[in-house]
Amino acid sequence: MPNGLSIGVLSRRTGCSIQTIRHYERIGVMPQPRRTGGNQRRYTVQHLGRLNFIRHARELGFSLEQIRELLTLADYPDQSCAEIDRIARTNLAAIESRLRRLELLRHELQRMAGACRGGRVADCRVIRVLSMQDRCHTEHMSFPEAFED
Amino acid sequence: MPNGLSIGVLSRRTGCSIQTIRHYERIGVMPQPRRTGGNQRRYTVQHLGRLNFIRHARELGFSLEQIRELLTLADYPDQSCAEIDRIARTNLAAIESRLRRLELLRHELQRMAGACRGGRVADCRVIRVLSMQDRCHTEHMSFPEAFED
DNA sequence: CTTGAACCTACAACGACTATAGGTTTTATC
DNA sequence: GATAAAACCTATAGTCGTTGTAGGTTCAAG
Repeated sequence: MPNGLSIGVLSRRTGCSIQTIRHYERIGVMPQPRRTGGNQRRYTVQHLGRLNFIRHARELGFSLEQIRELLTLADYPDQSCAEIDRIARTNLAAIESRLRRLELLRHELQRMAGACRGGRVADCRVIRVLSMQDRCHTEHMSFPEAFED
Repeated sequence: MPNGLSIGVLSRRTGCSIQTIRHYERIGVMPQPRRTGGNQRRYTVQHLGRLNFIRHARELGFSLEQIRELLTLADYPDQSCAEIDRIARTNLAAIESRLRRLELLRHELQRMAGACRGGRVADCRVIRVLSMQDRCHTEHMSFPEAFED
């Protein structure tokens, strides 16, 4: 490709949808590529690398705001990477908290799903569990930010 | 409360924010309560029960659309609860898939965060991992719907 | 009867996309 | 070189489940 990569090729190479790529450009995490005479985007391998970075970071649970930070930090290779480490650790902590919560949810759902065996709705354990008025059976996992992500 | 529960009381009793309660009413998962002469909402214990049901279901990972289904089904107590069981099982499967993915993410992040120890950005393991051009290190967990939730 | 907390509506914003409408450009084939 | 289809363009709205704001009204205590 002597003229650069089209947005469709970039999409296929990275697994990001075309809309998402344009979205990243609009919000400024992807730099604007050059354009053909007919206004179509043509990317370089640098763009490909950047988009892969963003995609990996997204898959690892980083927010676009954090990715913006990481990209800024990555542009100054002689600085200390303590800040980068901090961002990574913040994510790790968030993911560990999500994991713990999901394990509790799984436990509840396993109990629920296992107990409902073709009876009538009136006897349905799923409905009963969900109908509990108090907050105690989920108290041990009553996290105001449940599923905030 | 002979006159019923105010929205603030309902909020404190369920852990749902006031805006969220009004939101649920707007989208039709919570029934409209009666109003005082001055147009303020006054709830009954039935409302409290319903909101607790919704809150529990949300915490267990059900979407509001699924909750709408569950509430409809729960209104017909003589039906078979097979459908309810199906919804619960669908959720369990989704949560188990999320759990597996998160465990892989944690592993990557642990490796990343553990390897970055106050060096320079140029040597930072976090940046290096995220900069990888190929897709192989996340291939084993390349789920198009990662973090769709 | 006054004060202040709690309430009301309507609407905009969030994050990270996804989808649509309606038009233009590129590329492959004849 | 003409044509057709695939790929591209912009702009805007919608998704989900909230959260936040502005600007006003009502309730309950002292």
